[in-house]
Amino acid sequence: MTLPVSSSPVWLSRFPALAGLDPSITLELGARARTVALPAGSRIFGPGQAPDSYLLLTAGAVRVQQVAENGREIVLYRVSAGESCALTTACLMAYEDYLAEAIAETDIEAVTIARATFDDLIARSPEFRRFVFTAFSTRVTDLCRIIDEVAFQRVDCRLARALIELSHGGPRIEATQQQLAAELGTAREVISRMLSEFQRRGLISTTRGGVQILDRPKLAAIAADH
Amino acid sequence: MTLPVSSSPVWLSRFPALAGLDPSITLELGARARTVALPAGSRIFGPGQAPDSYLLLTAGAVRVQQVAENGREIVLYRVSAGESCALTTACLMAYEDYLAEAIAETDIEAVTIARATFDDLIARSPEFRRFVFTAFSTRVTDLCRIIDEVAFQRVDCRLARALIELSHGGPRIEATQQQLAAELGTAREVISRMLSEFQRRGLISTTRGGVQILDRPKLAAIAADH
DNA sequence: CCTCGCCGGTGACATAGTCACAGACCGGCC
DNA sequence: GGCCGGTCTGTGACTATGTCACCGGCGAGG
Repeated sequence: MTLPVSSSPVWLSRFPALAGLDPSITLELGARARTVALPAGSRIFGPGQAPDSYLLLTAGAVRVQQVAENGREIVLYRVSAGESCALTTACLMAYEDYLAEAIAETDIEAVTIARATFDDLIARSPEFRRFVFTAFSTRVTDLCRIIDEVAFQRVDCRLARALIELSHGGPRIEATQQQLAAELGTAREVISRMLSEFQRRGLISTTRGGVQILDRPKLAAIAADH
Repeated sequence: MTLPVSSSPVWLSRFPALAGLDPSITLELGARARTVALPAGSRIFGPGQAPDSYLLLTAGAVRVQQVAENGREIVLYRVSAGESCALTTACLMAYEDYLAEAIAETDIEAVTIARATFDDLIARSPEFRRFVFTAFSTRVTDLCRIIDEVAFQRVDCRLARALIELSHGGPRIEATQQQLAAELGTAREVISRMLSEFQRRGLISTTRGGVQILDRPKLAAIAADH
């Protein structure tokens, strides 16, 4: 009672979008892919640290952010288990001086696919192509949304949205004001004042290193305000 | 004395990056590609106007910009002859509600490649893959630079940079203050005041619908100031 | 218990965006 | 020429956001 030698690698089940792959492709993936594990806080890539392979995240979450010369930061998007770093990978492969960096927000596990294998999969598998291009356009859409927010939207709305987003449905956010500022690409002092104002209105309460949501509906109303 | 039937299409010479294509690929391109011409000002695609094919620009220039709900605009990047709209095309194919739009800045000529042909070319030609992925990463890098500028840089530096960029080396820019504001994603009044200040310092002179550069070195210094 | 860093609060000021409005300029038209 | 409507530009007053300087509180590790 043995499993067939050519069974799909276990990690492939984490990627529903890759479910329809041809057996010969899954075989190649099983043979060529390597799994890696990194602890929370690891810098996966960034300026001066270009990746040499394509990454598929099987567990954990990665934050991709941009750092300005003056030290201010802004979060571009997050990669969760079942998604790929397609965008950043491609850009970093092409441009050494790219400003973005990817940080593991939790302990993570990922599958790496060498550049040549990636190219071969793109050539051979329509499903893999679709997966990669979909990942690309999702990320690009995210970037365009960031541009819209930074250029045209009020910081209080964006903060309310970020609080709701980061709370994951729970009542509490674990993040310093500095981290919230980096989330929005603004300054810590601005966050400090806005959290005070939200608190004065009874929407939240603040503690060192955290925010408690008290009135989610009103906060959501501000978030939706534009 | 006849040319071979399978000769490369003439337009292909506009794309140096596609010079090394396999003859069977250039043959397919010649057979499947269709050329289109559009006058300056045409909207090539945008919200509610999704493209159904991949575009290669053979002549002219296209501006890709994003429009906010409140009517403010920001230019994301420009596509010149010899480049492709890869990014916007991909995103628009995937997302109907995408906010960006592409406008012909001059009369343009382009080659269109149907989605199925595009997919086939990606599968068959390593050079075509490289071309497409390079175009993607160039655009993504552009978007990230926009985010950096909007979130972290002073408007006067950005305006100085835009003036130098839009002057194409000449002394004069033909653009209303409204257009300059759209270039940077800011408000017209801001541009008005900054141009006044530049003028007061003798860097430029302004006329209705245009700006004359008087002291390019000093303007460049402001542009580089960060 | 003390010190060093990080964290958060705040006043004063600089920069940028919004709103309302007015005058200048331009082309078409009589 | 002179009128007219639309566009372009300038500006004052105000709001929103970012910067700088500084302070006190907190907490981990000597």
